[in-house]
Amino acid sequence: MRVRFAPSPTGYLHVGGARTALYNWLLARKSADSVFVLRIEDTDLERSTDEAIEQILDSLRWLGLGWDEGPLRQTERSERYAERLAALVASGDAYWDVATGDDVKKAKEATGGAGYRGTPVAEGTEGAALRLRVPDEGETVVDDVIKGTTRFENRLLDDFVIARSDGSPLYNFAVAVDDLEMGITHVVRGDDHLSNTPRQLLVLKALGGEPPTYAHLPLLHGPDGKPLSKRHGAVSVQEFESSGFLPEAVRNYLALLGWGYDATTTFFSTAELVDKFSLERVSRSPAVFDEQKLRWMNGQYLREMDSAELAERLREYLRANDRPGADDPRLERATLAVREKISTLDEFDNLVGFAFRPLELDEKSWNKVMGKEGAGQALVRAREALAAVEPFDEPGVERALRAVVEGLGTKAGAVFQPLRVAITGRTVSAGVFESVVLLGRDETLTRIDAALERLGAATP
RNA sequence: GCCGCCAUCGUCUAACGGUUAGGACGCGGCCCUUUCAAGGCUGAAAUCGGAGUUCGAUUCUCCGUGGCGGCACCA
Repeated sequence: MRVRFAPSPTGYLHVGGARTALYNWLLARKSADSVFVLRIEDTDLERSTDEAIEQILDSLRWLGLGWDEGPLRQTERSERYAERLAALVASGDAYWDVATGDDVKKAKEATGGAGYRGTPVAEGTEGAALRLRVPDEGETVVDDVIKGTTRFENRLLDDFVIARSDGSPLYNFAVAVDDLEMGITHVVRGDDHLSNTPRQLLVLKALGGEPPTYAHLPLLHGPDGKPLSKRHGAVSVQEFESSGFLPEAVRNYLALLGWGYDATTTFFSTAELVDKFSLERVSRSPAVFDEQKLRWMNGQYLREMDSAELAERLREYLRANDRPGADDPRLERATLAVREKISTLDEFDNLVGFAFRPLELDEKSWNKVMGKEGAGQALVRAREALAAVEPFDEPGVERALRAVVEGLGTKAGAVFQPLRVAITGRTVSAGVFESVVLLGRDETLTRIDAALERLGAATP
């Protein structure tokens, strides 16, 4: 089995493309002798820069979807196309024609929608493009694993252009040639190509090649029901990465967008996906990308992970995104403090970032908590307790602080919230005991003192 | 305009022609609770419409409606 994935070199792999890549990859990984081929559709020279291609490759690598062959660029194969083009002219399957798009449109209007048939002119005629001769009778049948059989009447199909006046090949011709010459057996791609397929089939037939197995995936839509696209809400793989999603969670989520194994299974390891995935079970209708569900699933993966490994992932993530804490010896402790709370690696910083950088006081949080009756006294007592507690670990700190609460006869929050704001600067953070221990005794006392000072100045 | 694809809770999906139409996210309620989460229990929520086939239709057929795609010397 030879499976190919053919991204456009836009420098941007979005969710839809990522899912298509994943399905291709899963299919290719099912048997040991299968080959996953990467073919770049870069006939459009404007955007197919090396940099744009490299970004696509990076996204595939991050997703863990390695390829066996390629990336092959269309632009590198011009002599192959020229040869095939010449063969089609020689056999009479293609001919030069001077008609423009407008001419074709007019001709179709005149015939009531029948396919355009051109008039051959000599090669080299000014403005002549090469068209494929489509049979007048019969039909071109697309057999699709997902969509079933679709029939296209040949008489309604235009003799379409396969090469420009300058001899450069067009997409529908180039893919067909590549699929044939690369021995591709499975083409899994977006639904939007279904109407192109008869054209590729016609080229293949003229070339004397056997068609591959086709599978056309329904497109992914946004929350508004419109197809996802670069300019319309599509999240890129790079954004998944920088937002702190795990590739394995993204793979699991993407696999489920348009495919289901049974009535209840939601979590699939990648090995299970490879084993259980099949094109036959892919849904025929479009799916809507739901980031909330991805977040939920990512959180599940995070919590499932061994804490040493999670710490390692966090370290890499913090480094890559210039967040403090990556090289701090307290990283593992901080990981333990957040692992039940975060759903993306990105959220680590919100909950424990305070321990790795100077205090940043959020005024709103301060006003909300420190204005309350007894906040100052609670802080004074907490300070005394924390200055004396031994050992300075979570159980010890908890005992000491709960004793303060009891001594004051208040609710736990009346002590914990002022303390939280004093040491983290905000009302939202990891648990207070964990936060205190993470900060360390000295820094905790220093920050409480600073808060008390500020409080004193505010309340004469 | 022509050709084509698609249609189950808000969303992702499950259901050899026979199920109280199942699960998950999200949402509501309750519990837990030092904030935020997480977790536990629990509730509401769907077969686009109309014909036909059949003892019986979410499932098969046709029509309609709606959504989407293609109809480039783009990919």
